[in-house]
This record gives sequence, structure tokens and C-alpha cells, in this order.
Amino acid sequence: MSMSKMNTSDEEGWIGYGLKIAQHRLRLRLEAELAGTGVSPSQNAVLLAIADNPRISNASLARAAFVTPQSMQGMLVTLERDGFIVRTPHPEHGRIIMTELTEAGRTAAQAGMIAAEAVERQMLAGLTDDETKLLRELLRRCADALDSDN
Amino acid sequence: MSMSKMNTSDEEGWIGYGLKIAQHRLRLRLEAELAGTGVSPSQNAVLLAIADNPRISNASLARAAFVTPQSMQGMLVTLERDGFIVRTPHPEHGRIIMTELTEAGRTAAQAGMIAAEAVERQMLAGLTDDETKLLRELLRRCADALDSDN
DNA sequence: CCTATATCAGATTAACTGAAATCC
DNA sequence: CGGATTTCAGTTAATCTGATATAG
Repeated sequence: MSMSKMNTSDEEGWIGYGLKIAQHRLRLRLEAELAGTGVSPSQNAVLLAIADNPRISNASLARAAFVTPQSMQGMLVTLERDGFIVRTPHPEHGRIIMTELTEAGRTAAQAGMIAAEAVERQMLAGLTDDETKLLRELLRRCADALDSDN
Repeated sequence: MSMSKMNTSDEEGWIGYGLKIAQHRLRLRLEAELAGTGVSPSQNAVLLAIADNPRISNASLARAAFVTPQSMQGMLVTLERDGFIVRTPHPEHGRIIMTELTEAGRTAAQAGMIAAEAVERQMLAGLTDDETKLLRELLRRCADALDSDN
């Protein structure tokens, strides 16, 4: 109840706040949905990226996820330790390491895709197709407006 | 360019992805905007909550931010260490510790509010008032659909 | 006794910077 | 030499669970 005073600065009216809440709940739901697979939402995103892009390099994955190569490297070390990926040097291309899914990785990625689809479906359950399309469009325009390079 | 193959599973079409990107850029922009104040976006949110709710307890702050009391306690320890807040036991109410802004905290909170408003304004610069209103509404409906207790 | 609050201890995840080695 | 890639080492922020103590 002391929280009801918290809106004197229109906190609930801020889009940034709505964004945070929606993503927070999305993450929690996906975490729960992924509980059986042994991967976190972040790891799941990496596995799906590799599934879509076999033999991708660490540097490419990092760029795709908007993190530093060092950060992505940390995730790959964990995923390899846990048996979801294998990393083998590129035969011709010197320093590049190819990242590929193991059998366990493919299983996890498939389950992860289904989980992500289920959570997305739940999130959008109350929206019409037009509203979904519009939401996607508005989010893109917000992201574009915040782009550092513009 | 290897990334252009990454959409075979319609990753960009996912609202969850759009949500992630928008919030990621929002956080980066706010981080940059707050650079002078010495607080992170998360810390700024806590300072604004305290500014709106003087003498609030750790437990109340934790509930407002959807984190555990232990997590919030970690943030408060840092904020106290850095001189933005002071915490004094409630004179009458036993175990409760009142959290209040120091002078530096008030300064940071005010700058943080201005920074948050500036970033929000930039994000919404390309949207009409109706579109902004609609976006807020759609985000709320998405968050509601994901609520664990329903 | 039960609930709420605060806090200590320990762990984890995911990010960062800096530095170094290697390849093309 | 320069740019890209990988990786080591260290750090930080922000979360978590578990255990403990105390107040009402």
C-alpha cells in the first residue's frame, strides 16, 4: 500500500517502465518454460542463433547479440562445458573457431524454440493480429529512435 | 552479412526480440545520459523510488522493484557506500531501517529524472500521441497476459 | 508460534575493460 | 603494419538461495 504513493512521478505512464515490466515477465516465463532443458533464456538465444547459423564464429555471434566478444566467449565456454556445443578451429581460416551444436545442443535448441514460441503466444494471446503487427512496428520505431548511430 | 541469414526463423518478427532490442538501446542511452552522475540505470531507478517515497524500507523497495530483499539490500549497500543514501533505524518500529537520500542523492535523483525524461522523449520522438498511448496500452496487455498469477 | 524485516554468506550469470597472441 | 579473431585475467552489477537474528 505504501506503493500506491509511488506514482507521483507517473512512473506507470512511462513507456520505459512498461517495456521493463513486459520484458521482465517474459524472461521469468521463459525461464520457467526452459527449466527442463538446463539452459537460461540468454543461453537459449545463443543456441537458436547457432542453430540458424551453423559454424558461426564467436565474433559474429557477439555482434548479433550486441555484446562484446569477451562476453559471448564466456557464454560459449559455459555452453561447451555443459555439452551443448563443440568448437573446432576452421580448417582453412586461421584463427576462426567454428561453433556447432552437439546432439544435446540440437535437442535443447528445438525444445527452446518450442518454449519461446509458447511464451510469445501467451504474451500475444489478448492481441488481435493487427495489434500484434502494430506493436512490432512501434517497438521497431522506438528502437530506431534510440539508435546511437543516427 | 552472415547475419542476414539469421532470420530463417523470423527472429526479427518476434515481439520478444523487438522488446529486447528496444530495452537494450534504452538502457545504453540512459547509461550514457547518466554518465556524469555516477549511478547506473538500476541505481537511478532505486534513487527515484526513494525520492518519491522517503523513509521507505528495504523490503518495500524490493517489492516495488520485483526483486528479493537480498538483491535490493546489495544495491542499498552500494548506494550508501557511495554516499547517495543514509539508512537509519526506525525510532519506534523495531527492525525497520529507513532509507533516505543524502544531499548528493537528491542531486543525483534530480539529474536522473531529467536524464530518464530525455531518453524517453528521444525514444518516442517519432510517435504521435495516439501511438504512444496505444503502445503503452499494448505493453500493459502483454505484461498482463504473462502474469504468473492468472 | 508465526510473519515480516534485515542482513550475512556464498554462488551465479552476464556483462565490462585491458592485454596479449595469432592470423591474413 | 593494420584489422579481425580468440582468449586470458580481472572486475563489476545485479540477481539468486540459504541461514540467522530480531521485532511485533
